[in-house]
Amino acid sequence: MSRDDRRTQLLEVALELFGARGYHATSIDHIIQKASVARGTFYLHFRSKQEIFDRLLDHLFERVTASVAPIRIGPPGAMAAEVRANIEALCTTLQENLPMGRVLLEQAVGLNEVGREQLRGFYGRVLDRIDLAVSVGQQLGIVRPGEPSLISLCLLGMLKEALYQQIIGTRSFATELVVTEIFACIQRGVLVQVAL
Amino acid sequence: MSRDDRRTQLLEVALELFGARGYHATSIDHIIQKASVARGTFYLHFRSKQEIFDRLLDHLFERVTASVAPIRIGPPGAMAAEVRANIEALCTTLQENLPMGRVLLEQAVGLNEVGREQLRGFYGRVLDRIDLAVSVGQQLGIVRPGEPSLISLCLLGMLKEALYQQIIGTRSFATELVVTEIFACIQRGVLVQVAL
Amino acid sequence: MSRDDRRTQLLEVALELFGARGYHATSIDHIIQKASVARGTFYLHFRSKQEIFDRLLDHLFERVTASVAPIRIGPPGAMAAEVRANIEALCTTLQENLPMGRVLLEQAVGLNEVGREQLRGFYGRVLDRIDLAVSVGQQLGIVRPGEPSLISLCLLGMLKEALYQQIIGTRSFATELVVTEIFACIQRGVLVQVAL
Amino acid sequence: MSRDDRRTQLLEVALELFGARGYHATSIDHIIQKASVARGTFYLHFRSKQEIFDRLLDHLFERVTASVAPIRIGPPGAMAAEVRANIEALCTTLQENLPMGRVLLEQAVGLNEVGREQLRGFYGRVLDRIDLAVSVGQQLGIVRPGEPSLISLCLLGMLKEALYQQIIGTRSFATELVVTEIFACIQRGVLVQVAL
DNA sequence: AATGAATGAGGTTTCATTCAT
DNA sequence: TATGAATGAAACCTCATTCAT
Repeated sequence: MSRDDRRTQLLEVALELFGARGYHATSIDHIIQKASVARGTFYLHFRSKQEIFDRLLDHLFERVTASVAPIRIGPPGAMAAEVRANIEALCTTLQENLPMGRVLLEQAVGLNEVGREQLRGFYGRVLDRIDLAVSVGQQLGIVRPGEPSLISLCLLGMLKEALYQQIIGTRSFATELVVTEIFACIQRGVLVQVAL
Repeated sequence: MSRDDRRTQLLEVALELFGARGYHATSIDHIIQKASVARGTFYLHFRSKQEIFDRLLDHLFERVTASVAPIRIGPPGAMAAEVRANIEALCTTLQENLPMGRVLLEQAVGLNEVGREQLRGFYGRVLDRIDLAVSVGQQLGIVRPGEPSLISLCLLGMLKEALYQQIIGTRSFATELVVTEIFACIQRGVLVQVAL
Repeated sequence: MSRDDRRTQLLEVALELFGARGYHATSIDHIIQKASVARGTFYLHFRSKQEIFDRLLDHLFERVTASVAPIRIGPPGAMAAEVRANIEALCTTLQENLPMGRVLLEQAVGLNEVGREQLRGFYGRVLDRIDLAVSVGQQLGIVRPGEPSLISLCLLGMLKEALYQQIIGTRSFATELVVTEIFACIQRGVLVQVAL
Repeated sequence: MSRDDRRTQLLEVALELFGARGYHATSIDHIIQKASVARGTFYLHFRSKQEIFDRLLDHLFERVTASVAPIRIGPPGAMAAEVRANIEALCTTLQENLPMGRVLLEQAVGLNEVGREQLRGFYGRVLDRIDLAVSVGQQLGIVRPGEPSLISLCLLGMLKEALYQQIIGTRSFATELVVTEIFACIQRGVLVQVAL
């Protein structure tokens, strides 16, 4: 087995285990047994348990990032459709790969040693990207006025929460419905438009 | 020291430590040293590390729950104001007590053994409550139509994300501003109201 | 068993094992098995294997230092006798406690991580002390002229080598004879006094 | 690269590493990386880590042995000069090749598994040789009476200690001075010649 | 109600050596 | 002659929990 194949195999095994049992409850022993390799082989590819988790996050971040496309400037309707498409892509990606969702939305949170910096960095970049989209949207008159960073936060929050609750099993809905409702919140908010 | 005082002291110490270092990185040793108590004493009050974390979550959940008031039926403007007041209360509560925020929004996530059931239960109740408010709001014509559970999710998500990002330090804003923007998202969403 | 007793017991066991098998060939496992304690108990008293070795050296250094008495100023004959007494004391101490000799003269040498600094410090102090004695001796006209540090080195060297060779078993002599010969070298050197 | 060249290269690399880091702290990995050789290649030339150290000691022993010349019988002054020349040669050899000094005087000591037998053998041979010289010297009336083995020990001890302390850095002197003082100790001992 | 010495399962990591290519 | 992925025994250390005092 080539070096790269083995490394990939270990990452896959780790994803499944971290997703199913969590970071701390997964031991190197679990990983190597599931991968049917010797203890030393693991350390041939990763310096530590922390490192394989790090590299796994890198990998998952890339996949998530790749699943969304930048919004291209065009008529408002088309742009809204692209936003909606991105939401749908994210939901689909994470729901089709449950371990990935669990690791990103559950396991990577609350890890002081490993994930904190990574997550901060990841969300920092994600938010920057949404920020930019929001700002541009405001200039184009598509997005309502307001502090772009906080609007981004709200967008991200709705999405993450919907996915998270599905993952931990509190609520469960068809992806189509989830996307529709999130998009409705984005378009119209929650309250009926009355004069307050 | 009375039994209750000691117990309370241990819970306080645990809150600080779990908030600062996280669940796994906090050991019984840390707790008893910070509380200046012998090892055995800890186990007179809590059966295990898991249990003190459980009891701590119970406690924090109560405090959070207590900080929000049920929306009373009345004129739309008044109800919206009450919603806003609740959002503000939550933001203030969690930001004034950082360890509490960290434990609830960061440390309690990702704990398969301990927290998952608890969290599921907590969010289940929270969402039920919001659900109900949303449904009632829809009947009163205050909340726009749509699946109440998913609307609740979006509301919860915006709030949690705003608090979470503040806690992990990605973004930082004045509470007032955060509340205003979240409320704006609730009222009007993100996009400008144009015919799509 | 009291804390101190246990600690002392562990140090004694460690001395025997380090003396018999050497530092690297002795594992924590050996120590705890010989002491009939659990793994955790060891770490209750010493942070690491390195530390118990460190503390052991401290201890042995003290015992060695205690076995020699400072030379008191007096008539040359009396002072020479005191020198001889010190040599005898050292030989006796180390030969009666073979593990101690082995640890100090064999195991502590060649340990980069642990013993290097300790040994340097120990021999530094020993040499300083001999240096002083030599210098004073020179002023009193008892010791022949010459660089005191190097004379000290020669004295120390003769002693250490004699003990070391006995320990590794190359040569074996009665203590009395060893002391006599070393003292003879100190008094008269090796060559017959002829004009060169 | 020819078999012999590779072998020599590995021995050279090993000398540097063992000298700098010590036997245990040097891993096969260090050696092969420094030699830019694959893991398997190492084992084509040496059966084990122990063996390369063994062969290295053989090699160094030879070089040290080669640096001293047997004392030829002649007038006392000439013989003393030859003794002095040997001391100087040894000091020079070991000080010009620090790794060699470290391995022989530091790393080879305290190794139960590998070096003890080797060292015992080496010092046995060295002492036998000095023994002989001392005995002959006594018959010729050049060396003072006394147990030859112990006199040899003292001679060896002075020399080793002087070199060892230089190596571990406790003391540092010019070679010339070291040789002079050691020789002075050999000629006249340490104490002034008074009737005791 | 309090103490703190003792436990030992469980985890991570290292590294000399092998062997198929 | 050379390679380097794979091995796995063996070492170190941690920490939640127990229990006699």
